[in-house]
Amino acid sequence: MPGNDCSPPPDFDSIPVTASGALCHVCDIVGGCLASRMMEYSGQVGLVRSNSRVLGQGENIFREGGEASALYVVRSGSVKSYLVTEDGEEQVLGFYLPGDVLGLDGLGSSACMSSAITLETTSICRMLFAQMSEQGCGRVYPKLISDQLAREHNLILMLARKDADGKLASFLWDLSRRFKQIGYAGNAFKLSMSRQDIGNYLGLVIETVSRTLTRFQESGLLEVSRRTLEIHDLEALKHIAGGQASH
Amino acid sequence: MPGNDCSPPPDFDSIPVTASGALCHVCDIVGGCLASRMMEYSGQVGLVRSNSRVLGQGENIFREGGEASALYVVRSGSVKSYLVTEDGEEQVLGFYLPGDVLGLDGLGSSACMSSAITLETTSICRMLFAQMSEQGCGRVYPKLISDQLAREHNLILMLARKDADGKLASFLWDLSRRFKQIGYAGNAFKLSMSRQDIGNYLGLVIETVSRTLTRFQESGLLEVSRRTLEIHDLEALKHIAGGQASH
DNA sequence: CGATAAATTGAGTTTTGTCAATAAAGGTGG
DNA sequence: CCACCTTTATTGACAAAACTCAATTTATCG
Repeated sequence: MPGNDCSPPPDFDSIPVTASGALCHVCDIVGGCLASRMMEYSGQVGLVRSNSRVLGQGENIFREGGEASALYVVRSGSVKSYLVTEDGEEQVLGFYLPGDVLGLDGLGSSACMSSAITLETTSICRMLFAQMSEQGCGRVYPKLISDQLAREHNLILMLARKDADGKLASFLWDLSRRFKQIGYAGNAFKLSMSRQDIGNYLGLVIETVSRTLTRFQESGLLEVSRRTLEIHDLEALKHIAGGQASH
Repeated sequence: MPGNDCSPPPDFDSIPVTASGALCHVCDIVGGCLASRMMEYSGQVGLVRSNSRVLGQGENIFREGGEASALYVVRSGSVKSYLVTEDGEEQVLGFYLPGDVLGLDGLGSSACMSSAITLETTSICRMLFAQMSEQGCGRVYPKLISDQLAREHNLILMLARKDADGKLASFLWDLSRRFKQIGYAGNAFKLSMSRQDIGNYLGLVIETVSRTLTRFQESGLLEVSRRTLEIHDLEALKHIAGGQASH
C-alpha cells in the first residue's frame, strides 16, 4: 500500500456499469425485476433501462447523509444496511438477499438515512427515483414501503421480546425462509455476514452468538462451521423462535 | 354490565364527528395541520375537509388487519401504536403526541399493519387516502415515511444497544424534546402511558422500569410520582441516553 | 369505603456481558 | 508452497445486569 492507506472505499458510482442500456427484463430475479414491474404498470416497455454493476466485498452502495437518488435491487450476493450513531457506533438494520430492494428510506428525504455495504461480491441494479416517480408512487412504492416497515417491525419484536436463543432461531429461520423463497436451499446455506454483524443486528455480543450456535449444534438442531450452515430441524428452530409479527 | 360483557371497544368510525365540514385550517396544530399542507401543495383551498372526533381513553383508532383507508393526526391527547404477535403478545411500537401522524403503515397494504389506541381522552383528525392521493404522494407522504422510518430506526438502536438506564433516559429525553417542540413544558409533563407500556416499548419488565425511575429520582435527575414527571437535569439525562441516530 | 388495578420494593436466580486465552482460517510475501 | 501474520471465531471463568417471584403500598373507580 504505497502512500495513501485510507482512500475511501468505492461507492456505486465509481463502479463500471455491467449491462448499461440493456432492458431490465433481461434480469431474471425471482418475483420479477422492479423495473419490469414498473414498465408493466406504465404500459410502456423499454422506458426504464437497467443500470447494474458488480461490486466486490465490503463496498458501499450508498452512505448515510449522501444524496438519495435511487432504489437498488440485489441481483446476486448480499448486502447489510446499517446506521451510525452520534457516538460513532454501528447498528445493523438488516440483511438483503437477491430480489430485495434497498434504499427506500431515501425516498422521503433528499439524504440517505442509512448506509448499505456488500457482504460479498454482489450484483446490484440501480433505479433512479427520477425515472420512476409517476408509476413508482402509485403502484410500486407502497408495496416496498409496507415490506420495509414489516421487516423493521419484526426486528423490533425480536429485539424487545426474545432471549438469545429466540433471536438466533428467528434470525436463522427467517434467512432459511427467504433463501427458499428465491429458489435456493432453505436448509443449507452460507452465512455471508460475520458473527459480529449477527450479534450487532440481534443486540447480542459475539460470544453469545457463538455459544448459542454451539448449543444449537450440540442439541442436533443444526450443524455450523464458520460461515457454513446446515439446518437439521427447521420446525424446532421455528418453535424456539416463537411468534412473529402476524401481518 | 347487563348481558354482553365483551362488546368490542369502539373504533374511530363509531365515534360521533366533532367538527364535520369545517375546513381543516381551523385546526391549529403546531407545524400546521396535514390537511392545510395538502391544500397548499395542491393550490386548492377547501378541498380537504376535517373529520375529527374525540375518543375516550382506551379506544382503538384502527386495528391490525382492518381496512387501511386513512391517515390520522393527533390533535390533542396521546396514542400508542402496537402490534400483536402470532402468540397473542403485544409489542408497543411507539407513542404519538399532538401533531404526530399515524397510520402510515397502511399506505402500502390494504390492511393495517399495526393497531393504535388512545392513552387518554384524545382528539383525532382523519384524512382519507382517497382524498389526498395526488398531492400526498408527491409532497406529503415522502416526509411522513422518512419520519416514520427515523422513529423506528431510533427504537431499534435503543433496543439493540442500550441498557435499562440508557433506554429510560432516551425515552424520557425524547418525550421531553417532543413536548417542548409542540409548545408544552419539556421539563414537566404527565406520562399518559403505564409502566407496563413503557417496559413493553423498551424491552424491559415493569419492575426494571420502576426501579430505574426510582434510581434516577434518588440521584436528583428527576422527580416522579406515578404518572407525574418533573425533569431536573435534562443534560445529564441526555448523557445517560447516549448516542441517537444521526439523521 | 371497599375493591381492583397500578406501581413499588425486596430477595434470589438466571441470563447475558466482560475479560482473557486459545484455536482456526485466510491472506501475504518470501 | 509454506511460514507467518492478521482476522475471525470459540471457549472458559467470572461479574453484572436484568428477570422472576412475592409482598406491600398507593391510586382509582364504583
